[in-house]
Amino acid sequence: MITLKKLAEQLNVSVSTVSKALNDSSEISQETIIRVKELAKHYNYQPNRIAQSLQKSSTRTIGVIIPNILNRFFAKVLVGIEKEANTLGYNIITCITNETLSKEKESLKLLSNGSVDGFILAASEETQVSKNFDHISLLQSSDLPVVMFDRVIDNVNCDKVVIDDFSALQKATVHLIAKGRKNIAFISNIDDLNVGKSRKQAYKDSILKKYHKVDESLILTIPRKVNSQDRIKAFFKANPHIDGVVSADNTSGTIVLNVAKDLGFKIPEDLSIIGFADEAISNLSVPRLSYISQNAKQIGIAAINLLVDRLNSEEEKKEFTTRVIPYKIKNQESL
Amino acid sequence: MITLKKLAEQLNVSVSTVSKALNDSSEISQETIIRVKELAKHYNYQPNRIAQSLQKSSTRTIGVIIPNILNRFFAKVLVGIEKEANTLGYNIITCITNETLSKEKESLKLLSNGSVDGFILAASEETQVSKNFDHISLLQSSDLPVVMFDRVIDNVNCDKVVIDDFSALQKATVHLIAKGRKNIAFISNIDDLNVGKSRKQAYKDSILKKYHKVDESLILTIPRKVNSQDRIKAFFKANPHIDGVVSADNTSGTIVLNVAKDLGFKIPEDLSIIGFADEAISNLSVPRLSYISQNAKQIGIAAINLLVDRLNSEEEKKEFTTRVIPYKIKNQESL
DNA sequence: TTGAAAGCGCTAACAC
DNA sequence: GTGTTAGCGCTTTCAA
Repeated sequence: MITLKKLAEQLNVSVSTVSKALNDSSEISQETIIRVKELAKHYNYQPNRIAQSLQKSSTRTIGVIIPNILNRFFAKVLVGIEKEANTLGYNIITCITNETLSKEKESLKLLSNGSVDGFILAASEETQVSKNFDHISLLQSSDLPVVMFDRVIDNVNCDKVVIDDFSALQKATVHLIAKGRKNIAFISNIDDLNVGKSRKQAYKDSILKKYHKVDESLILTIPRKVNSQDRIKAFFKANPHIDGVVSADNTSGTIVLNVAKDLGFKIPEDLSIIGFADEAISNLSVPRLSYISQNAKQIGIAAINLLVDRLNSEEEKKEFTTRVIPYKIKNQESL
Repeated sequence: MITLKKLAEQLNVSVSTVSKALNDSSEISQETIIRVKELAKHYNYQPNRIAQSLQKSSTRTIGVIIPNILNRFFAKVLVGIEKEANTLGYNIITCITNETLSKEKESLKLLSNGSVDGFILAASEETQVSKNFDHISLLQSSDLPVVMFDRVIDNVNCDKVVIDDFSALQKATVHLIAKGRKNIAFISNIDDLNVGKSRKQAYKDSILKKYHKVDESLILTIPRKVNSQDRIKAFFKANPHIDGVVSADNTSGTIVLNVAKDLGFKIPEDLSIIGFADEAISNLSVPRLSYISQNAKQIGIAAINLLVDRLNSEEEKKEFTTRVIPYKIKNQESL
C-alpha cells in the first residue's frame, strides 16, 4: 500500500507537504503541488480511509439495521439508502436481524465502537412484540444518531420516516366499498407489528363506518413462517361469499388472487383485491394485482438524508422530526 | 467515547497496563486485571475498532458487491454471507451496482483504500456484456483477495463459487422430456449473462439429443426492464402447442404459470413448468411452481469461508479453487 | 513555502 | 508486574 510517507521520501519533501499538496493547500507552491500530484497519480495513491477516520473521528459509514432483506420492501429501502449514501459520500454496513431482538442488540453494540457515524434502523418483530427498546434508547447517550423507518417505536425519541399506514388502508378499504363490495376480508401476516395493527384498525374503522359492524370471521391473520397458501385456500373455502380482499402485507395479495382464481372466482368481477406491493409483484399475477405502493426507495432516501443532516448539524440539538412519505394506489386490474 | 487513556487516568496506571489487563495478559497481576475490568465494565468500554484496524492493518470488514438486491437470489446469498461473516467476526459493507460497470468499478476503487480486507463479488450485467474486467484483475496487485460467485468471469483468476447451471438445466429439460413433453419452450430474461447462456445451451443440447432438432421459435428471451407478462402472453398465443416450459430465471416461471392458466391451460395436465426459484416464490402460484433451488444461502456461506480462509492463509499463494454448490429440483406440482 | 511535532486510540517490543 | 516508547497513516497547528 502506497502511503504519504513513501511519496514524501521519493519526492524528498516532508509528509505534511505532501498531505497539503494533495489537498490543494494555498500554503504550497503550484510547482510542488503538481510534482506531488503526478507521483500520487502514478502510484494510484488513495488516502487510507481508516487513518482518516481515526484522525477525524468520523468514519463516513452508516450502520443499517434491517429485519429481513428477503422482504422486497426492505430490500427497496436499502437500495434507496445505499444509492443516496454513496452520493453523499457515505458507505453503509448492513446488518440483518432476521426479526430477532438478540441480533438487533448485538448489531448495535458491535457497530457502536467507532465503526459507524450513525444508524438507520427498522425494529425487528421480536423487538416490537417484547417491547424491549433499551438498546435503542441507549444510543442516545453515545451521540450516535439514529433514524428509524417503517417499524418505528413511539417511545424512542429520534428522527423517523414512515408512511401513513392508517390512511392507506382506509383509502383502500373505501375503494372496495365504493365498488359495492359488501363482504370485504382483511388478510395479514404482520399482525404482530405496529404497522400491521394500524392497518387492521383502519380496515375495521372503514368497514364499521359503512356497514355498522365488523365480521371478525372475515379477518385472517397468518403467523410468519406458516404456509400462507394453505391458510388462504381454507379461508376462502370457509367463506365463499367474500367479494373483496384487503391485504396488509407484501405477499398475501398475490396468493389470494391466484387461490381465488383457482377456486373459480372471476377477478375483478367476483372479487376485488388490493395489497401492499410494487410493480414487479403486481406483474406476477393475471390480472395484475392492484396495490398500495409505499415508495420504499423514497423512504430510504429520506432516512439517510435525515441522518446526514443531523450529523452535519452543529450539535445544536435540533428537534426530532418524523417525515411521512406519501403512498400511492396503483393499477386497477384487480379492483 | 471512553478510551484506554481515560481508564488509565482514573486508575492511575498506564495505558499499556490497561490494554494488557483487558486482554488478560499474563504479565499483569490478577488484582489489577480485576480493577481494570470492573471500571471498563462500569463505563461500558468498547475498544475503538478504527484504531485497532489502523494498528493491525486489518479491518475485519468485507466488501460485498452485488448487482441487484431485489433479485431474491442475490438477497439470499447476502443473507448467507452476512450471517456467516458475523460468526467469523467480520462485518460487511454492501455495494449495489444496479447491473452497471461504472458503479462496480467505483465501489471496488472506493473500498480498496483500506476500508475492507477483501471482496465478494458477482459481476454486473454490463461488466459481463462489455467484457471489461480490468478493475477486477487489478485487485490482484493490491493484495485484496476476491471471491466471485454466480456471475463469475473465466478470465479472472480468483476463488469462485458457482452451481452447475448446465447440469441443472439439462436435468430439468430431461425431466420434461421424460413426462412426454414434445414442445418444450425455453424462457429467459438473463440471456446476456454467462449463466443465462450456459442454461440456454443446456436446454438446446438436451432437446437436440432427444428430438434431433431445436425449434428456435420456442425460445423466448426477454430483455431486462421489458414487461415480461405481456411478452409471455403474446408468446403463448403465438405458440399454443407448447406443452412444457423451462424458465432460466427467478421470475418468469411464475408468470408463465399464471398466464398459461389464464389462457385456459390446465397445469400440469396440459403444460409442465419448471423455473429457478425458491419456496416463497413457488408458493405464489396455484399450483405451486416446480423449481430448481440454487441453495443461495449456501453459496454465500461458501464464498465468505473461502475468502476468510485466504485471508488467514499465510500468504503462501494457495491455488485458487472453484466450489460447486449442489442444486436441487423441488416440488412436483407444476411438472 | 516548507517542515517538525502532536495526536486520533490502540498494540507490542522493550525497558525498568 | 508495570511503564515507556514507537508506530499504524493521516491532518493540522505552529515554527522556521
